Amino acid sequence: MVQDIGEQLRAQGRRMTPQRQRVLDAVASLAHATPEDVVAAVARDGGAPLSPSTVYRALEALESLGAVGHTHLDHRAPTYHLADHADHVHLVCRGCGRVDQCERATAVQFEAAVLRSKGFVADVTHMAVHGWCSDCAKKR
Amino acid sequence: MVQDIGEQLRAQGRRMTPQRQRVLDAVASLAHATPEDVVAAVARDGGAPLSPSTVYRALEALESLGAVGHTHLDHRAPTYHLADHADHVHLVCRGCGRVDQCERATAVQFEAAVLRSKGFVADVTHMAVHGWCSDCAKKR
DNA sequence: TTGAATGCAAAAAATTTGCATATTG
DNA sequence: CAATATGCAAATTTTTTGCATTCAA
Repeated sequence: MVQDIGEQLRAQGRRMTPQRQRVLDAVASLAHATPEDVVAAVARDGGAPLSPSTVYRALEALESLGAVGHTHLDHRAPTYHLADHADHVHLVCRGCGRVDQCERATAVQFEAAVLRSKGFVADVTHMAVHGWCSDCAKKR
Repeated sequence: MVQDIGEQLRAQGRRMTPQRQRVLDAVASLAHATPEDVVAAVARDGGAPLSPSTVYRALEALESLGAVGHTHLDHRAPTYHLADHADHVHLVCRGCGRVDQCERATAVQFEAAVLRSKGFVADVTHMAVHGWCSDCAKKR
């Protein structure tokens, strides 16, 4: 998977570079990382720091390949993850800020209902669901 | 409803001002407005333009009262609406960008499932669901 | 070799903040 | 009159862009 991304890039006349590999590795190890997180992570991986623009462009390139995807946990920061780590819905607590997740399967009925009533093919994983986790819900 | 917001503000030692009223009116008439939209709308309502910071602060004040709420349709812009216009889920098309909506009721099973499995009290109206509208889905 | 990718610095875009002044209650 | 709200300008924060240089293929 991760190793043939270089070939996919080359197949499109694009290139695999050490920078892109480091960005990909950072996304893989962080699971949910903002561009800023990735910049910080690669700065810690032993190599020279990457400029933010390189990280933004690398994420864009990797996303256009389908190697990574992003989810919006809140308004201020897309978080990137490997494409194969995308099959869940994020639950962001308004109280404590914790991010939990649930199986995408939990939402299949909703997806089906939206498809039936609106013809809309929903991707419930792209933006997080906000609300109150069980602990915070109790306190209210 | 809208008219006793002044009293609610005063009850908290805060104030109702012409600026806040104009912001509230703009939110009411636009239905889904970004702060930028509100700035533009009040500039057209006959009065003097409001400075962006006044609009941001007015929206914050009105939201803290529960008079307005906001939804994230995409990553770059919260959209404000009257609190009583909040009961639907937004569906944003990745193809054409159109924003549709469906009844919150469509998601009750999902909300129930998340509550059951995670104890999480979900507010499905806060962030939009992305996907493909029927027209764009056909084209793929 | 040659065009895509990088790095830097400057530009944008979107909020936020400090502070003097104006206004509400 | 006292404290809150406004307006402006400057500061932040986050992301994008131009361009000369480097490097993958």
